Amino acid sequence: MRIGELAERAGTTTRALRYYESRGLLPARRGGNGYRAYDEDDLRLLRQIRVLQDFGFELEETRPFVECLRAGHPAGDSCPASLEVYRAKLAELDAMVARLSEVREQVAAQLVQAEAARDALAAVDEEPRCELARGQGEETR
Amino acid sequence: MRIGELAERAGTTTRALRYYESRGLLPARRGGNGYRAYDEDDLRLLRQIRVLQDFGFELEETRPFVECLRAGHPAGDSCPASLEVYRAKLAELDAMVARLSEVREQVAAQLVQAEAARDALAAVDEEPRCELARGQGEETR
DNA sequence: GGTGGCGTTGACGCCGAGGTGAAGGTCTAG
DNA sequence: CTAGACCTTCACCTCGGCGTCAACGCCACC
Repeated sequence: MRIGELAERAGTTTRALRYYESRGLLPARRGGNGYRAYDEDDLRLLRQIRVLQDFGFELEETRPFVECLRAGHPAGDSCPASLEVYRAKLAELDAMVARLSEVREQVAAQLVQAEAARDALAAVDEEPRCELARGQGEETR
Repeated sequence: MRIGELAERAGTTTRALRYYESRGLLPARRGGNGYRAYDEDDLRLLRQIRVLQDFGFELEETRPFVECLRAGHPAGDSCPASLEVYRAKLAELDAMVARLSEVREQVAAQLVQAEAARDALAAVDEEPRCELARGQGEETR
């Protein structure tokens, strides 16, 4: 299998495959013409990389999984090093969710406050029809 | 006030200030010697930028707030454009939290499954002491 | 008048995961 | 024989928000 076919079957691009190779993640044998030659095992490794990438793992974080597969294990996450990456990623995801949630609440609070301030100003502009409020309304200008 | 003092008072760097100016976000007047000259209003603008940056807003997203302040409004979020940015950011944050939470659950599930598979293999390796289990244990190899 | 500490512009570096394009080699079908 | 579909390497571009020089100007103090 050549690079174009592998890329298509894994739903990625030839450029990505060459990049993975440059990172030492997915080395390729070469045919007599210099073309890269891949087999079904390479497809499995590549699919493992893609799944983790879709999860947001960095390329380096997929390395233990790839090496685990290459060592002959049935799954990329059969090795302790892969489990450690899972655990680290879980902690990282939890931290990110916590941080983003906190920011979300602060932004929401800012929005509520800013809208209240806007409405208060609008009320002051429209209020002066009322005889009692007029005096105070003018004073706040 | 010169650039170094402003940077220090806002807890940032001179490099950041020159960058903001290059983006047209925080233009500076110049003294006779070519030095940038800032006043207290600039400090307010800068603080607004910093707060939003700490929230994870992109520089471009802080622009409406800065222009709002420069237009003389009491707060950076007194203008409709700023409120729109708040709302867009809230939606963005919600989407990110949702996506990350989903990924978190998938990774957690993968971890649980991988640990179970590992434990199952370990059990097979240690089990054969039991007479009844030995026959089955050997077969699974 | 020299030294140190500010300021100035400009240009390149960084991070990750490739995209894009040039210039060329190879293979295959018509 | 030639078109075009594939492959090769090399090298620069992208995005955001600056960091880090380099080489120079300006100003105060001793």
